[in-house]
Amino acid sequence: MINVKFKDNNTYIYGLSDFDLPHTLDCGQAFRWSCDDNGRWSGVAFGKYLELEKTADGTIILYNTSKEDFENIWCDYFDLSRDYGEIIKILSENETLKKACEYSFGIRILNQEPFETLCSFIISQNNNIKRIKGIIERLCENFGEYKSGYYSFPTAERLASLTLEDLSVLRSGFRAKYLLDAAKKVVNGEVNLQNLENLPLDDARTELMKIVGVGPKVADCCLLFSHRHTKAFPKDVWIKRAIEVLFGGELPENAQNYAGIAQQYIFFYARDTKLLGE
DNA sequence: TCCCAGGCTCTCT
DNA sequence: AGAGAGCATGGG
Repeated sequence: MINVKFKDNNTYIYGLSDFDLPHTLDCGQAFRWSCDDNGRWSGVAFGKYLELEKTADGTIILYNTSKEDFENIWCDYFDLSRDYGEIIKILSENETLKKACEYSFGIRILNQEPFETLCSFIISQNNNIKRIKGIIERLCENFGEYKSGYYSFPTAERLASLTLEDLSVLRSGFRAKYLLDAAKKVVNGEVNLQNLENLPLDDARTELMKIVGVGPKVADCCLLFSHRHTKAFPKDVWIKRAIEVLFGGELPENAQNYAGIAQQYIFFYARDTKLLGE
C-alpha cells in the first residue's frame, strides 16, 4: 500500500510498486517529459509543470507540489490507484506475456488530458518520436499559454481560431489540417471528449473517428491514454508484427480484459528488444 | 539518393 | 471491403 507525505512543499510517495519513470514517461504514450543527467524528470500536464524523481530506496518525490495538486491531478495522472501487480499477475498466466511484463516493468498507463492526447496522436501518424516531440513543443510554444518558464498545451478554442497558415510554424506537414478539424469539432460540440469514457468502446471509437485524420489506431490511443478504456488496443505496425510473431495473430484470452495495458507492455518489449527483426 | 516513421484519406476495383 | 498510392517533413 502506498503512503503519501507532504513536506517542504514536496510530495513523497512511499511503498509504490510498479512505477518506473523512464519506462512510463518514455514509452511513447506521452511526449512532453524529459530527463536530466541526474535522473530527474520534468514535464507539463494539465497546465502544470512538474519535476519528479525516484530515489535509490524507491521513494517517488514530486517537487514543488502541493497536496491539492497531488490529489487533484498527479495521483490520477499517474494512475496511482490502479493495482498493476494484480493485472500483471493475470497477464503472466501466459508465458510470453510474462516475459513482456518483466521486461517492461513499471509501465503505468497515464491518464492524460483528452485534447492534448488527441492532438499528440494525430501528430504521431506516419511520424517518428523525435519529430513528434518537436512538433508538439512548437505547438505549445506558439499557441499555448506562457506560465513562468513553461507553456501549457493549447486549448481547443485557441487552435480552432487559427488558420492553416498559422500552423505552418509547426512544420507538421499534412497533419495540420487534421489538427484544425479536431479543434473545430471539439469546440462546436460535434465531438464530445468529456463523455467518451462513459461510452462503450466501439461507440467511443466511432465518435473520435468523426475527425478527419483520426482512424482506429489514433482513436484507440486516445481512448487508452486519456479516457480510461483499458480494453482499447492501438494497433500500430509494431504491435501487428508482434502479435503475429508472438501469438500467431491473436492476443491471448487471459489478456482480453486488459488488452490496452498488455499492448503497452508488448509494444515496449517488442520494439526495445528488436525481437521481431528489422 | 532512397527509405522510413506508433496511419489515414482517397481512389479504384 | 480490400488494396495501393500519396501525403509533409526530417533523420539515418
